[in-house]
Amino acid sequence: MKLSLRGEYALRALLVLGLNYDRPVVRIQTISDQQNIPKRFLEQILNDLKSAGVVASKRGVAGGYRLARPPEEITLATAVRHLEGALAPVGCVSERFYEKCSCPDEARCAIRSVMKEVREAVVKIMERVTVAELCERSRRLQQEPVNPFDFSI
Amino acid sequence: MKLSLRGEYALRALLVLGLNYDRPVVRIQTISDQQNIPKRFLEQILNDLKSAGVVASKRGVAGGYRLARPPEEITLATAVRHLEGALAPVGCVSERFYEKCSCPDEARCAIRSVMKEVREAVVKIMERVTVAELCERSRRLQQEPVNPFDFSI
DNA sequence: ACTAATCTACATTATGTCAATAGAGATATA
DNA sequence: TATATCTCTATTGACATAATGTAGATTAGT
Repeated sequence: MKLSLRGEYALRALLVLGLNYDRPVVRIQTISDQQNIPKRFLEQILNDLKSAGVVASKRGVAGGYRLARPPEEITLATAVRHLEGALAPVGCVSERFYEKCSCPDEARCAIRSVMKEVREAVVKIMERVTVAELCERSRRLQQEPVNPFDFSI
Repeated sequence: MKLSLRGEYALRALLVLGLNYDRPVVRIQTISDQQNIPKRFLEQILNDLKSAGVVASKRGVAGGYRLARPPEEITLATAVRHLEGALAPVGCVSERFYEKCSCPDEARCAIRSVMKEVREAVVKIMERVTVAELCERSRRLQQEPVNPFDFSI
């Protein structure tokens, strides 16, 4: 049920790009330093995000990456789906990455009906939260003191 | 964000054992046939579930597996956690399988706050749904005609 | 035009997990 | 005692993940 490091790095990179949306570009090195992400690995990930139309790049000396669209228009679901595929816990309940199940009767499968609920719950959050929202949360968290009992929801 | 086949097979096996809770045991071969699960692989999975205290086994000629506890007391969360580990999408929001993140400030991480929500949503479902509930759903789905537009939630 | 900083592209590797298979062994019923 | 079943350890092949290596292309500033 886990997101890969690849996916996590992507989200962290998008957050940095979102926070610097006013600048022309941000260097890979800068993101790598800020977020403790291996630079060469990050290159690949940003390249993926570029082919997904989420970020754009500028080459050369003053080069780097920026968001290809306004932060409000980029959802976490979009990014993760491009990098990892399905958000659904099993292929047989995925809308975009459907895979047939080996179970005897998919249409009447009780497990599938539960997994559909899980999928809906995850998608609901991931499609609602945009990079802009991520930036807002980040700014808010920077200002507030850290709750010693952590910030439970 | 996916459940492994291992986890999926486990849930399907638990459903069969739940539906046959009145019988002394169910043979591996029977579960394997009904659910199209490779028998030798299923052995391992059931053995895992046994060491988790979820199922019990009886050896010998009339041997097989049965639920170790009433179906009402076995949640999907329990089973999946024993087989796969965390339900959380990233280690830094997992309660039982916490792993430190490489991000600069975990306590003020915006991504983490979103992932906490995702975790809560998944856990809420997986901890509420028991094997008994799975059986009820299964019986209900067997009776109802299949909706040609599928059964969306 | 030169240079240095940057992105781009393709190849390679190390590691680990997943899914399954193999084979010998233990146990209990008839 | 025979046989059907579970038990246990080991091994395998395929695949994905997480990088690392090397060379090349582009651009800004000089």
